[in-house]
Amino acid sequence: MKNTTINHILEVGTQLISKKGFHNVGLQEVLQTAKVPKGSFYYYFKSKDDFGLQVIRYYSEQSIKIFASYLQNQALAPRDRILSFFQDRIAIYKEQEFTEGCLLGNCSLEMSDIKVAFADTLAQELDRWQALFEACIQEGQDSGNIPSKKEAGRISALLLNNWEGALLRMKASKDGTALDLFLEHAEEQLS
Amino acid sequence: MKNTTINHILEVGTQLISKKGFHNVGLQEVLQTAKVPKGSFYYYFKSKDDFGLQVIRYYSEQSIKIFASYLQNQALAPRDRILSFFQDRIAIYKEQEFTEGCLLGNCSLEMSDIKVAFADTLAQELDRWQALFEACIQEGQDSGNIPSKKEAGRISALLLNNWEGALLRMKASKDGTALDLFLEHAEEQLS
DNA sequence: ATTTTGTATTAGACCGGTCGTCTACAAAAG
DNA sequence: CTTTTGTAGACGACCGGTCTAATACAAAAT
Repeated sequence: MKNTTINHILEVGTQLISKKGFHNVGLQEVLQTAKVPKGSFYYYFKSKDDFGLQVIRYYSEQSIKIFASYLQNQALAPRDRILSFFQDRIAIYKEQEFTEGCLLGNCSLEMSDIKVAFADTLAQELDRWQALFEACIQEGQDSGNIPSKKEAGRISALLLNNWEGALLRMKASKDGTALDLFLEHAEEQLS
Repeated sequence: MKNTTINHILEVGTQLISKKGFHNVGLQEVLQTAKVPKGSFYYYFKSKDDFGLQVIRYYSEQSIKIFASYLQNQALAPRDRILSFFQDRIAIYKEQEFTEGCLLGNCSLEMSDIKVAFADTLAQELDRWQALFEACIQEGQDSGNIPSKKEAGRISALLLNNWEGALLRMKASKDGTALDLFLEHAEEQLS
């Protein structure tokens, strides 16, 4: 049962940290929304940092499943897989009134300079994300579906970084213009 | 003397919050590095939030001076003003080993969902930044120095958002590839 | 059926730090 | 001399992450 409890705590932690950030969420809040007694925390995790790192990996893993469901969907052309992914994300952000954004992005700015372990895992997970996009772009270039001659690795890095930038601007301005602009620009980059 | 003390506190606050984030910096740390007693702090600021908002405005103001020194420099063509600005920023980030990034970007992700007052001022200051770039781009388009037919407002938004995204990736990966990629891409956007 | 053993789980205390208030005092201005 | 402006830091109430000692409980042994 230990593992299911851990996963439940991680799920709750993901939600809370997405909304409020790592430093702004206390163990108390995590544990009582997860309905786990306070004393148990250090039975499941060796520290709050350990917990945070596991939340990051957990969130990344969940996200990768979503990415794959789009980017490896053989029913669509590679270019459309990517664009429909972003279109759907944008719709979600509009529904939730431009909150949360990306936990990896949020933690990248909040934690990378403070704890190397965070920078390391964040960089690693972002690289995994980028690789998924890169493979899809490469596939599109090979088949002629994506005409751009720029290296797939660079296009994928630009897409990911620009997307994080758009989410940042979205969170501050609480509107969708940055997202719409990103999408329009992404369409050009994949042409 | 009121103004010099306030500015000193804001300067120290800017430094600390740039490096560690808002929630990860306590009043105690601010006060003892600024060598100002607590009693003075609450004489000048009505709360930590008030302090944070003023730090954001202070940082933005300082940044705008730097922007203007590049973007309104009549000795260079508009396109070169923009590119040299980013080139110089990149050099600085490489020197300081890819830390800190942009206080406005950092606070945008950390604070926007938690306190509306932060989202408001952050959005406002980011808009001011964008307007400076927009004016320079417009000037370049009018003179033919920047051939792109895309609206200056959109180009400037893309540049700013993509720049913040590049800084985010830089902080996590602790290397300059995201910055170099951004610059290369910016050169294309201004062609 | 009862006791023993060993592990899974939790209660609760700990200490340090959080922000903010308040009172006393010094310095400067009028 | 009085009032304003700013300094000084103790204090309170609370919350942070952490840890140890105690419990709950299941399986094994008697």
